[in-house]
Amino acid sequence: MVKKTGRPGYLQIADELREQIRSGSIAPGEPLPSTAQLAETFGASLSVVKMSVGLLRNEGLVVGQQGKGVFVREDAPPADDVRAELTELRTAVADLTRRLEQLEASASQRTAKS
Amino acid sequence: MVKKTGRPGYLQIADELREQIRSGSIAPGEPLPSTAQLAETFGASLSVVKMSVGLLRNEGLVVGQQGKGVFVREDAPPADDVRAELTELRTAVADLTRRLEQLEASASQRTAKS
DNA sequence: CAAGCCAACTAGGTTAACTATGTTGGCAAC
DNA sequence: GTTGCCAACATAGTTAACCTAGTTGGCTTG
Repeated sequence: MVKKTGRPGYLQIADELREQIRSGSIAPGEPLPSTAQLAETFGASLSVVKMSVGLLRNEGLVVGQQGKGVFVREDAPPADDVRAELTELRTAVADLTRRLEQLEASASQRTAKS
Repeated sequence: MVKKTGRPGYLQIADELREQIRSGSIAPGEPLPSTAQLAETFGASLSVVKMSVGLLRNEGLVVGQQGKGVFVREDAPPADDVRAELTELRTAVADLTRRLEQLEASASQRTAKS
């Protein structure tokens, strides 16, 4: 489910799917749930789900087959793996930075008020 | 300009921008044209331009600054011992995440109390 | 002159609607 | 039984609209 953490929904969903793939919860060769199903289970609109899947597709984690579904890639290319992990870490760091800045802002507000 | 080659427009535009960055036509630290300008010069809609820029952003080639523009990243050089740095970053991110979650939890407690 | 407001720009996120295209299963017609 | 059609569902791409939010520059007001 998409949480209201300020992190965009399409990134949250992409993270979740990435995690399910990495953990083997969705095995290589297996299809992801359909976009409609994902939209329902995540409580999001079709658009954001499509954006999320598009991200994974761009990262090479999954391949889409028109009319059939989106399947987890069988081969785990190490070079690409590094690349995917890099983008993952990069977004994670960006997320942490943002959250920290929010905390710092509210903290300074509290200080100034008192 | 977007051609009718079957390759999606948002990929064509991303390719073009990537090329301009790689060639130095848009130097590091410099901003890309605004999305509105890009849409006009490429003869595309705002939506596809935003998708293209989103791709580059995801790749880490550029960073967006709300209200100002999208800027080419200053640092391009990839490190050699990528793997080691990756594990180091992974543990650092995990640590930061844990600490931040603790902070956020106590912060929300304070909010609820007041 | 200085402060503050405001309009015009910027990126970013979300949603909805439409089109194109491929796959699959069932059903009717022959 | 086989063929062919067709409805339902799938991904994929595009566009438009609306909203949030940050930045900047100019103008007005005190």
